[in-house]
Amino acid sequence: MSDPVFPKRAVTSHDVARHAGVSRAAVSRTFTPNASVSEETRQKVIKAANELGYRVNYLARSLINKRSDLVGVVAAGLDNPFRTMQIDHLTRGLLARDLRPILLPTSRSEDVTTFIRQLLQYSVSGVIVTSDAPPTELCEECAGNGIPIVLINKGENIPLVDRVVNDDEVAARAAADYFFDAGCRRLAVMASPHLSFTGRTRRQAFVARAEELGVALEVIDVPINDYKSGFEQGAALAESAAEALFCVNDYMACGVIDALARLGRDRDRPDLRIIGHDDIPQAGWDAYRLTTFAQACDLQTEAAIDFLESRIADPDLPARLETTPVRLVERVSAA
Amino acid sequence: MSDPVFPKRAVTSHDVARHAGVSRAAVSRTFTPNASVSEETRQKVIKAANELGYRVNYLARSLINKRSDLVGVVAAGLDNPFRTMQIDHLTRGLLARDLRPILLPTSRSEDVTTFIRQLLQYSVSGVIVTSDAPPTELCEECAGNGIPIVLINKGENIPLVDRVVNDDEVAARAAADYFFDAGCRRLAVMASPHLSFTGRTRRQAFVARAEELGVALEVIDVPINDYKSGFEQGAALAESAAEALFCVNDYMACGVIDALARLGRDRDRPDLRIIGHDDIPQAGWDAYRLTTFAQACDLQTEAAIDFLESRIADPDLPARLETTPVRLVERVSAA
DNA sequence: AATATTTTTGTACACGTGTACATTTGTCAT
DNA sequence: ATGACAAATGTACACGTGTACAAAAATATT
Repeated sequence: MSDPVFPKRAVTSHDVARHAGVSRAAVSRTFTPNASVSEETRQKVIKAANELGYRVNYLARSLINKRSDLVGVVAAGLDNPFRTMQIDHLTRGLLARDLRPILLPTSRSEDVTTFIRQLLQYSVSGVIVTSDAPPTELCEECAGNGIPIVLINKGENIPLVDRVVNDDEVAARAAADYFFDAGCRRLAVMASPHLSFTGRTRRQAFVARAEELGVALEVIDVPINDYKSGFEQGAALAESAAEALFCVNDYMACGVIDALARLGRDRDRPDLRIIGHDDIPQAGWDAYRLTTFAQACDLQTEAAIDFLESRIADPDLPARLETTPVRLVERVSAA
Repeated sequence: MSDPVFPKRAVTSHDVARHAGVSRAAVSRTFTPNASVSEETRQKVIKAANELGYRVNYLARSLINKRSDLVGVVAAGLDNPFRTMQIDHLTRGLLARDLRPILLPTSRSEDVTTFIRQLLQYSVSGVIVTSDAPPTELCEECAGNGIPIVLINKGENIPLVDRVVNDDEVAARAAADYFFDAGCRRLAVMASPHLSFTGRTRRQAFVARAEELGVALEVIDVPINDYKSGFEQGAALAESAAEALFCVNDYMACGVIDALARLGRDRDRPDLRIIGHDDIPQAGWDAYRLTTFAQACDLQTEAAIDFLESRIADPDLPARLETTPVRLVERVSAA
């Protein structure tokens, strides 16, 4: 009660200006890249700023610049470990470029619309979507407000919207070829016919390649490409004549492997060859040792952010598409 | 080129006011809870707002209110699946209360300081930390700026900083008792002596309880509580005389189980009883079927956000501590 | 030395909003 | 009808910053 509690007012550029004996504009210019300040005053300002503990108020700055350095990251459920890898890469990449990720996990599809609308109110510098693609109309709304959207691993081709997609076709065809070269003539593929764009693409490409190769093919539908589905359908698969299985993601493949092991199959010497996709951490765990295709998360992130930044500079750019390569990681599940 | 491109200026409250034939203040009041507007004008404003596609500019609002509804979520590496669960709960919980999470994954410890400093510049409504606890001095800096900090599963007791911690002691002691009741008299515990506060707490509590019970105890140090460490140390453990092992987290326990399986142990009928902690999704996967303690992520989230909101209302509240209960999930690894 | 040119500085306005204050309108008891 | 009071509205300022413009200072050119 003895010490007078000053109102905890944040220190502003005005305070710094007065303390340094310069105009407020000089302070602003000191903290604005490419602004015209003499080295002398810059030093005076920096000194004063440090003494007072001044830091630029991003909100006020953003209000002027019409853009905060916030970037919305809209992602579907984090239960699939691959999503986690993606988000880890994305957020780190954004932060490395002085952008701050607002994470928006979505369950229902309508969430996406609601969330993106809210992001607009923050004048976000961009939005990266890895869950259900937002409706076209919404993308146009963003474009209208000059806010770049990048879709990762989505199908829709929308005028002002850039996309980064994994090379699913190459992966799926390579999987079929891998099995064929190993002598397999009865293949199987497991995937949900709905949902995930990448899942459908991989499935279709695998089916197409199998037909080209003229081999027998069994298509196993699942409601969702997750562990549970893999585990449930994996058991049924034991009675099948298939010699090799392509799972459209590792998450599901782990379920299949567990189901087969439960039926007495040897994890070390699989009699059903399995290839997955994504190279999630668990694929490398000893219980699975899953042969799989790794996505180039780092390249995807880089491309996505490049798209954002270039479109900030020129919002009317035509829609661009970057396809990132896959890399086969051979372990024992397909040997 | 024919259609005149208007400057893409966002529609402001001023536009709405003019279009509705009211003052700008009326518009502001319409979108501000608990403000005094007649139902008649409110309807007029809402109608005009919809027609023009008006949305409140959060940045400008935050500039006045001195707080955005952004909340920093500082988290360590996402490789441990439990972290993912936490973040999933936290972000969803925040969004449900109309707060937006800025996700800040940290590797090095100095990151934490840098990131939180940057958050201050956004006038965040609060910060939730689940990685390395930020230095005391930094917390005071936040408190000085009136920004609440909540630490989840951290040890430090800092004046104006609230904490939510899992009941690690109860869990660890229960694990020891569980083994004892099953007839085990030679126990082991695996944990990093440094790093994670929760890991150290669980380790210490388990050691203490084992001594109380008067049983033999082997303490296995690892550099990090991760899968790799578990896998490496798990092999050495096969030669030990221990009948039961408490791993301070599931992530590491999965590694141990895989190591033992690699040595020929049966996953279905383990000769070494194992209990983990966290109940990550993989603990339920058929390869592991790990008996473990589930943390109450939902309660932790709820408590953390409650702490934030109450401290926003009164920043000078004394530091509070909420301990959340654990729940034993019995599977086969400890049978 | 005088002039032209560049660089630096300060002033003043703008960004879009919330709200204190004074004013007007409406309500109700007298 | 009048006054007392509550509710609604409008005006004007504040939040903290970037930058156009003009003025001043420094530098280069003749």
